[in-house]
Formats: sequence, structure tokens, C-alpha cells
Amino acid sequence: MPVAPPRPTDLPLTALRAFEAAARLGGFSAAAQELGVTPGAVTAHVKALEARLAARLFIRGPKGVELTALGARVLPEFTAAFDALGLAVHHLRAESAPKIVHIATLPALAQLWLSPRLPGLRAQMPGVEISITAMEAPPNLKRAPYDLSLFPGREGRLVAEEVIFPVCAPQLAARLTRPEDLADLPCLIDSAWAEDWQDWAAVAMPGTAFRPRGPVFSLYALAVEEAANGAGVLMAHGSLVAGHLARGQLVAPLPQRVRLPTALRLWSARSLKPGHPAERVARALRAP
Amino acid sequence: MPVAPPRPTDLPLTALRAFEAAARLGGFSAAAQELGVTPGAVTAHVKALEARLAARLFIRGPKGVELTALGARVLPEFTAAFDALGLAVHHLRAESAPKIVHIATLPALAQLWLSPRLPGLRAQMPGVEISITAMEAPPNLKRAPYDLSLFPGREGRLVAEEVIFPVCAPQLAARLTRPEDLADLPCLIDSAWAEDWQDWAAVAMPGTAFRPRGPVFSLYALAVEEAANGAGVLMAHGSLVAGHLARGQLVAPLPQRVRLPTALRLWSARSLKPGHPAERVARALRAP
DNA sequence: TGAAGAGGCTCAGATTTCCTCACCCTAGAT
DNA sequence: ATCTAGGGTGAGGAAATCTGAGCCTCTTCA
Repeated sequence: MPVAPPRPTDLPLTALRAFEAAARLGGFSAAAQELGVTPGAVTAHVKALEARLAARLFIRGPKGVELTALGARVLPEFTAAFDALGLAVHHLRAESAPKIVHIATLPALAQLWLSPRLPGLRAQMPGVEISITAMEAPPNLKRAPYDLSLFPGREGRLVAEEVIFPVCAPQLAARLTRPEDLADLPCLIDSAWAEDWQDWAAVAMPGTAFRPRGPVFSLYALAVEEAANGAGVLMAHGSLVAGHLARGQLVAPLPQRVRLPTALRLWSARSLKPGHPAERVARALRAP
Repeated sequence: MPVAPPRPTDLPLTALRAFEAAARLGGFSAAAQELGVTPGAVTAHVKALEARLAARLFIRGPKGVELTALGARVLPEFTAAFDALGLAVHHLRAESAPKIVHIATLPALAQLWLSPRLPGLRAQMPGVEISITAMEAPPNLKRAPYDLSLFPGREGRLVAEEVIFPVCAPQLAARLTRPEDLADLPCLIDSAWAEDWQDWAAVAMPGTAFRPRGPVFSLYALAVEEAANGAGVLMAHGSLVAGHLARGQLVAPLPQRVRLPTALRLWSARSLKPGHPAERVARALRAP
């Protein structure tokens, strides 16, 4: 006659993780995004946790949530614990498959920057598999299973400056000799980098109220293709159109180039051991 | 067009916990017990983990499992991480309900030792709720949600010595004047403490090959009741029959008493802050 | 030598947990 | 006033998780 409740159910790990993410990121939506679930799921987890503890962890406000004193007191401990767990998982992965390097990056960078460099990388380090995952925002490297993260930003090891300038198909170049000509040409806009046009115009056409008009793309690589097809002028990131420029598919008729405050940067969660495949990949990417 | 796999499923926390428990305890069955699930569930978790990592974590042997080099390398990190998590949960519980003290103990101790002391405890600290959970084996206090653990053992703060001696109903006492008389009387046996008879006989009847005969009980409290009913002789733990002896429901006809190497001991996971309810309960139990 | 037991594996089926979807609500911004 | 951002709800379904019974292997012990 064993004396044991059917399941001596401790606090559910998933709910704790949801709480930690929500508390650390300051919102349920942000947590949902990090965890890859819908906000409703986070709401439910936190609610379940609070119900079980019979105590509030967040104060619900109309413009978001805020930690209660209780929540704030315990958050650091949970963050540290989940960080340790994430690190342990990282090490487990690294030890069990030391020959695979996982890289997280933007879709545009994956296609236009990383992809052309892959053959060289593969040749340089045979036996090492390079896996690339595209995502819209940099992952939390302490949690998500990536070795390297390549994104525009201000932190991390510099890989390439971000220099932007207008490009178009060669047959369109004749119609684009001065910045003012842009008003008469369709401007291809990438939805994620919509501000590029303003950033460039602010420097290249100071004093002018320039508003680009043209089709919007959610995939930068698609915009590049359309530009090469002659659909209009694209605000190009230098490092992403180098191939098209070299092959003559695109040309840059205007001399004005603008350096963005962010640059293409690479970073990794843990300090990479020299000689480790991930470290070798990082080094190779930094010095192309 | 968000670029995200349906669920960027990281390693499942539950499976990691199963691995950690199995590795730390040296077996799937032991892990299953600690986690409160069947061994099959642990098997499945570990298998899933290994499949996903494409690496073995355990070497399966006929008499159990053994960690692989990989498993052994990562175990300490996981243990530390889950310990930290368990501690964080402990603190969360303590902060959110500081007035509840959870005690884990044996069923027999709960009924026969703790229960009589509860009214006094409650009177001594009004407003503090004392919750008692009975279980067969001491819980892992770093993981399970208990503040105090009361079990026979060699570690922890001494609460009471374990002294054993035969007892019976008063009407049976006349037939029990010498240890040898035990051969002619039914000996009530508690399945969990079956060795008590041997331990006592080894000291009280040296040289004799004594084997108790009689009904076996899985619940010590039941055996005590049966002894009081005159069903036979029970090998009593002194601190558990004090009440029955005082009320005359049981008597101890033989003078031989044996002190067990284990004693009733109390311990807690974290260092208790003076003034904290759990600490006050612990102090009260130690000095009755 | 052979029975019993410990420890683990497997598979089907059941249960619980977890998540999504669609919708509502609120307050501040446009 | 409408829009947007952030959160809450409840139904329904998908997926993770657990159980249970039976099998296997090796060891122990009688």
C-alpha cells in the first residue's frame, strides 16, 4: 500500500519558463515570441502558476504587465537557473555533435551574404556541417540552440559595415543620374528595412522631404531579384548585392553611400574554444 | 511571411529532467520513483533525448544502466541547473505562502509521532499552517516541495533515538516473561521494518536463531492497533508507542531494549532563517 | 539447475498538457 | 473616432506524456 499521490506534481517546468521569459522581457507577447508560442499560451501559463501559488506574479495594466514585488524577488534566481540549464543544453549539443555548427541569421543575410560564402567554408573545413536557420530577430543565445548569430547590430564582432546606396538594373541606370531622379522611379522597399530610404535620403538629399513610392517586399532577396529584373530602384546593402554588382546584374549609378550606425556582427553565447569548429567558422566569416 | 518553424522545439525540459534524475540516481527505476512516474516513462524520455542528439547517454547493461562518457561529462551541469531551479521554486513557494510549513515523513511517523504533537504545535504558533505528506522514502529536498523531512537516518538534526522492544496487550503480558516465550506467540511484523525483530534478537537473545512468525502489516499504525487488540507481540519503536504505553493499551513485559544505529532525524533543504515558520517548527519538534 | 527478481524495453492506448484560433476588452495614439 | 498594442478567454484539437501488461536478459539463491 504505497502512500503516494497519483502524481506528486511539482510546479510545471513549462509554466516556470513562461514566467521567467515574461518577467525578463517585460511582457507576455515578447515572452511568447521568444518561446515560439502565442501570447495566449503565456497568459495561460502565468495564470496557472499564480492560481497554484495563490499569489500574483504580475500586475496587469492596460499597456502591459509589471512584476509584483514577489515576482521581482524571485526572477533573478529563475533567470540564473534557466540560463544554467540552457548552457548545459548547449554543451550537451556541442559535445554530442561537435561537427555541426548552427548559425542563426536574417533571411536576407542567409541568402545573400552567407550562402555565397558557404562553398568556401565547406571546402575549408571538411567534415564540419554548417546549418543555417533564418529568423526575423536575433535569438537569445543563452536559450536557443545556435552556436553563432549573425545580425546587424551594435554588439559582437564586426563582420562587415552596413553601407547603403541605390542600385538598379543596367537598363534603368540612364534614368538615374541625380538623387532627385528617384522621385520619378519606382522605389523597391523591403518591409523590414523600410527606413533605409529615409536614412540614405537624410544624408544624400539633405533638406528634401523624400518619401519613396513603390512595391513593398517582405523578403529582401526577392526585392533584389526584382531590381535586377528592372522593376525599380532598390536601396541596397553593399555586402548583400556584391555578387549582383560583380556580375553586372545591378549597377549603382549614384555615388552617395551612407554608412548605417549598425553593422553586420557575429556573436556567440559562450566563449568559443580555439580549434572548435564553431570558432573556426566564426574566424573564417570575419576575415573573408 | 514570418520565417519560423511551427515550433522551434528546443530540447524538452521533461526529458532533460528525466535524464538528470536517471544519471544522478544511477538507474531508470530510481529516477522514475523520484519523479513519480513509471520506469517506462523514463525509458521513453531518455530514448527520445538520445534520438534527438543522435548520441548515447547511457550504456545499457543487464543489471542496469551506466553513463557514457558524454553523459558523465554533462551531468554535473544539469544537476547544478536543476538544483538551482528547485531552489528557486522553493523560494517562490516560501515567499508566496510563508505561513505554510510542509513536512515529509513516513506514514508511521505521521500517525504515531507527529500527529500527537500537532495540537501543541498549532497552539504554539497560531497562523502557521502545518501540512504533512507521508511517503515511503525521504524525498530529495532539493527538488521536492517540502520544508522539513523527518525520517530515520544518520544525517540531520537528532530528534529522537530509535529504541525498540517488544510490546503487547496487557492481557498477553503474562505469557511473555522471557525472550524465549516469543517463539510461542504470534509476532506482528511491519513489512518496512522487518529487520527490527532480528536486530533486537541479536542483542536480546544472542546465539539464538530467532525467526519471528506472524502476520505482516504494511502499515505500522495498523500493527500497533492489532497489538493493542491482543493479536500478538509487536516490535515497538519506543517513540511511536509512547501514547499507547501511557494509556495502558500496550505494555512492555521484557526489559531488553535495543538502540538502533539510525535515529529519528529532521532536516531541511536550505538553511532556515531564524524566525521563519519552518525554522520554528523544526526547533519545536527537536525539543518536545 | 531452475525459479525468482531486478532492471530495462516495447507498444498500444489513455490522459493530460499545451497550444492555437478567434474573439473580446482596455487605454493610448493617430 | 478609429487604430494599435497588449492582454484575457474559451473551445477545440494536437502533441507530449504516462500507464500497463508483457517480454527480455542477466544475476542470485536455493
